[in-house]
Amino acid sequence: MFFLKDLPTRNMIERYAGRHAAGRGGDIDRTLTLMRDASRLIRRLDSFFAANDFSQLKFMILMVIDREPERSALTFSEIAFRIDVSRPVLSRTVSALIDAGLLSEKADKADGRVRHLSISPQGMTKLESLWPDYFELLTNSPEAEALN
Amino acid sequence: MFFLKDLPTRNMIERYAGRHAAGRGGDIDRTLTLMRDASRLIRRLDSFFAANDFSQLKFMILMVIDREPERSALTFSEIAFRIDVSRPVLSRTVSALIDAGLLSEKADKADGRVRHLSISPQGMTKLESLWPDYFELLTNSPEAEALN
DNA sequence: CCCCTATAGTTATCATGATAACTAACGGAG
DNA sequence: CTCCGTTAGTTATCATGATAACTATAGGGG
Repeated sequence: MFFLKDLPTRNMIERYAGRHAAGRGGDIDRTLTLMRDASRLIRRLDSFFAANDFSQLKFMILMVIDREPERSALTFSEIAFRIDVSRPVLSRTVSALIDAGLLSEKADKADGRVRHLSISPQGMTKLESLWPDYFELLTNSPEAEALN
Repeated sequence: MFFLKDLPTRNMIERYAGRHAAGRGGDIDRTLTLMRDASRLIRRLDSFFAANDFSQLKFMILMVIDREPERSALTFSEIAFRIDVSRPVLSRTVSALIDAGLLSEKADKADGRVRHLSISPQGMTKLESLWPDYFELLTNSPEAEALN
């Protein structure tokens, strides 16, 4: 997301919002500020992942499999339930991770439709290589500080 | 942006972050929550604008011209300075607004490169038709409330 | 006047999100 | 066993963001 560099002023909000949001200028200003600052942090993270030939979605797919305490693999649908993204995008991205050798796939014995997906050793290495900078950005980047 | 439905737990954050962010689990959790909630509100707004055959960027372009107190037109570059979006995207979107009759364009008398852009009457009608629901979403939608 | 750098904006290409419509496999009702 | 609705996942297409490389105009120094 792009965003306005200078947010609408309180005056402007009151003028525009008029009767629709009378007296809520402060709320609106706060909401717009949060959206803008969050957008900037998201963009910063996107650019970090892109610089590492990765993406936030790829990272999250590995993370939701890795974080499952008792499981070494999740099905496509289980991943879809955990990440708020459309299935076609997930499908495309999972395929890319398999092609890149970061995920491995096994067919289900009982149900021919189901894909069981687990993290390959290379995938684990990739995930671990990204954690430190990811947390650094979430805690110490200017974008993260603006948001807090 | 998509996002995790269930954020990483504090425990998990501490486990992953390890020495890189020891003790900052609470900060990370707060940052992730803000990003997720802001993403959802942005998605809600995107879908509102899409349902009205518009987009957040188109809306903001009209808004930055409209909000300029002493001016009826801004140049392409002036708009670019006010909105945090890449120039090619702005160029494409301004052209679409002109094609749709919502912006009008005048050449500069002195500088052949410069485009002066003003809101057409139809553009003003469009802008005004969107304000009420826009503010409603920013103040009263579930997504806005989650963010605050 | 001509060249050179800077400024204004566009074109080409790609990345990553969405929805609609599809294929394939499953599993229960008759 | 076949039909039919459901579930799992994919394909096709589009929207909207980005960067790199481009064209065109301006304007100053020689």
